[in-house]
Amino acid sequence: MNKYIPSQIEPKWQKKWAENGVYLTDLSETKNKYYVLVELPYTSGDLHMGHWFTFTMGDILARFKARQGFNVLFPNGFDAFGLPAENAAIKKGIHPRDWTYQNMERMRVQFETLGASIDWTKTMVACDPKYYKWNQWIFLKMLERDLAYRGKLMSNWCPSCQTVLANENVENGKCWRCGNEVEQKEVDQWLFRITSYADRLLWSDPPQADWPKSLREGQNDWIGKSEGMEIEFPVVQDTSKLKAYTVFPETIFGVTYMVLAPEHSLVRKLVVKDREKEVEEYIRVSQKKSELERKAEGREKTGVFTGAYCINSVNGKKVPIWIADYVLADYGTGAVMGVPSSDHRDFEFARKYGLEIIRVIGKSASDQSKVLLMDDVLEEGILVNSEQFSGLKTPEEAREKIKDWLEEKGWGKRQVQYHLHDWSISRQRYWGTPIPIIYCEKCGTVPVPEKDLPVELPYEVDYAPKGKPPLATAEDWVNTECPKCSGPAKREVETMDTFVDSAWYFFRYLDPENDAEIFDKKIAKAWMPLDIYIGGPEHTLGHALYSRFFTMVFKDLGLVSFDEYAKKRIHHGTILGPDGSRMSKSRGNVVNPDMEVKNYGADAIRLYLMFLGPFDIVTSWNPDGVNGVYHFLQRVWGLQEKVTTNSVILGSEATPESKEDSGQARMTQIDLRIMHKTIKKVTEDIEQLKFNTAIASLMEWLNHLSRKDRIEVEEYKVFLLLLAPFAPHITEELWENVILGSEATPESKEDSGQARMTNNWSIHQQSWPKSDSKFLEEEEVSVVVQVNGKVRDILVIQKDVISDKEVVETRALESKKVQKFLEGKSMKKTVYISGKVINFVVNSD
RNA sequence: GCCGAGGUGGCGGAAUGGUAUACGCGAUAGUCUCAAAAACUAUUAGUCGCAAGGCUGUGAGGGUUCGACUCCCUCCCUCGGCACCA
Repeated sequence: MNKYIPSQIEPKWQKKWAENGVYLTDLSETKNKYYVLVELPYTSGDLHMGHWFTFTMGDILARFKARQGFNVLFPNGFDAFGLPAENAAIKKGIHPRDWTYQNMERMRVQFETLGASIDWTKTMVACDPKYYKWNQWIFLKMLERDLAYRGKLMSNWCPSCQTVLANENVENGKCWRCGNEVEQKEVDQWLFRITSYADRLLWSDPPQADWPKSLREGQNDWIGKSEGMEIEFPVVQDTSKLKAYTVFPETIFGVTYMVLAPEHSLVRKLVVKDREKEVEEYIRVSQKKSELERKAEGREKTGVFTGAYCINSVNGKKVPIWIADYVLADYGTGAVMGVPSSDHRDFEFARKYGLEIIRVIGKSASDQSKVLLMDDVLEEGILVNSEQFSGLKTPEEAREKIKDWLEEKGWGKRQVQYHLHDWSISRQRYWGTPIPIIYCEKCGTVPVPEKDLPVELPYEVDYAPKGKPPLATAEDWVNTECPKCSGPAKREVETMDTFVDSAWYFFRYLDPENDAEIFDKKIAKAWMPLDIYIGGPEHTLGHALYSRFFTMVFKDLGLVSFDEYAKKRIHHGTILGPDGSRMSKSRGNVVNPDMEVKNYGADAIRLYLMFLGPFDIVTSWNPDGVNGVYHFLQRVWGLQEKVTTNSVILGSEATPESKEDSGQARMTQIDLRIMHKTIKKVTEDIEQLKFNTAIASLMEWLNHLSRKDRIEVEEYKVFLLLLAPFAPHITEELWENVILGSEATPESKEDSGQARMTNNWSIHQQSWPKSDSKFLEEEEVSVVVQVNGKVRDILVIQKDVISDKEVVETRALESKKVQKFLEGKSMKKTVYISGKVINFVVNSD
């Protein structure tokens, strides 16, 4: 027997699998389909442990389901657009496309090293015009339906570079490139109207698909639906009206001031002359504040009085109008009614600036106590000082009544608000999908006609120009013809957010070469939704929301018939460095999978990652841990010496019949029970994604097999089949050497090489073993004997009397260990749970 | 602050109302060896005891139950996400 040397067998099988198309999926075969998806990797350069972890999970599921007779699709592609490629270009002078494709090539090889059963004929690469053409097509469809529009949005703006910066390019409030202070500025952007889908995107209870709770609740909070009221406050000095949004209209009698966001459109109109200077200064300072700075300040409230007043219609009260940056311009109306007695922020503000505080919610109907401390602020209770509404419980009774009344009087109207904003897709960068828009002096903004797609990204550009996006430097590309009037026109120089690429890629895997449509509807109907989608929790509010939005848009476009594209999504864990912190080059704690493969082989790495713990585990890489599973694989390898083949042992005595069941004939009841128990356990565990305990049960079986002198082919065969999804290479090698070897006659063995190749020769083409419950039953069962809940003895009881309480009780009372604890006590009762435990309850004194 | 997930041996973890610590790592002792490595065998929650055996023990405290890692309440801590959302 040869030694187990992974480096000698793994590449050999990887090549054979590829050459023989073992993992190709026939998409026209739609019966029993199973579509496994792992979030596509970004083309960062190398596969890291996280990729190994998640793709091994996907691979195990793909292999397992295929063995069970499902027609499995397990594709992969590359998220190839994005900032890092452009940063590499700026810092290292390598073109983003070259950088990306080099990385991709390396990663393709690494995926092969991992032994993943990926079907690479169904793939996509985000930076390939063949793919991003359809991003552009989607953009045009969105435009047609008014789901894409040009709007303004606050952004990080570097006045020196004259450009918008991503949050990650703002370092301590300064531009990463030039070090200048970053400002907040309103910038024109292309936006997707995801807010139109806010209600549809909300998760219901029970959920419409089996997605993680944390994701569902996170998305719902993010969408932030609130049903409140917009209330009008006439301004004293002129005829204008302030509109404030509130979800607590029942506190309307407690309004003592109004606050506007600094950016509110009426600010400059309202402010009285002698306060202009102060107000201007406040606005200037608050606009300079970046989000980071505002956070750093904590919640210290600041504001300034405008000198203007408005009227609270419900009681005719004249209230002052203030400006404060704790009010957000882009939520609600940008104006808030100040009710310091029932809102903690309003209370803080009112206390700081000495504004009036009137209690409107009390602990009882007669509660007239002063609101002096934060703890005195009440959001719920009994309304007081609220005229005809005093005495009503809020929110239960008062809220809807006041809403009705305000609407009746015409002072307010019901309004639904969302925290969710429209999705800004404009990026002033090179390495992304060009937005298919042409600006014509005569015709204005003109969409690129569908027949002219894709608008291809030009190769020659300056990636780091000052004051304009990189694409603007490709003048030959920018200057074009207007599709409408053929006059001179310029192309849009912004590119799309890369989240657009990943919002629908799983549809394209199904039909990657289609040049006529985004994907074939029939194939999509048969293969979608995904059966399982493995991804990271960090995508809860980004990718995982955008992809749901796109799917809903696709449904409205008639491309698909469902809202949710994945029946099940799971959040995988994270493999930390050996020091327990996130792996990163700067910390120097990166475990390189290539090196580990060199030392232990891919099978051991896969097995180790899966054995670490549950799929969502966040834990560190233990360099010694791999030894354990490597050792396990070596023992599996070594076991082949003990395998006795039927032909050798049975010799001439073997009749056809006896040969058939001879494998089992020499397996004892215990052997059979362990085998079938393990089949059951591994099968159930993989189904529940409990890969760690599946492996543990294989280890237990291995321990049993190791104690035996002889192992039957049947046992070894089943063992290899169960291990195959986890460790595809070693099992394939042993399958060929031991199993196929034992089944072949001397003659057929000679020329079998070719013949076997064409017809289910691989272990990864065999059926999954089935567990037979008749082997699982045991004749004896151990029953725990407890006295007052403490274990005192363990009885072995024959199966046929196990349900007879009296028999078990008698046996238990015979036990000296038990008697010792019953002596001198009086029996209160006896509890017997059949086959498990008998508990004597006695007086404890 | 809010939302979500957690807290079990020296370590990764197992057990979701019924023998707590499966499986693995590490450690200790032994076998083999000139020796080491590897491999194999045994032990390995704490504590008292020569032993038999006892007691304690799943973040802390309380509760429900014949019986709680598991269910309920209060609190502490860790991780992830979000946050001046009116």
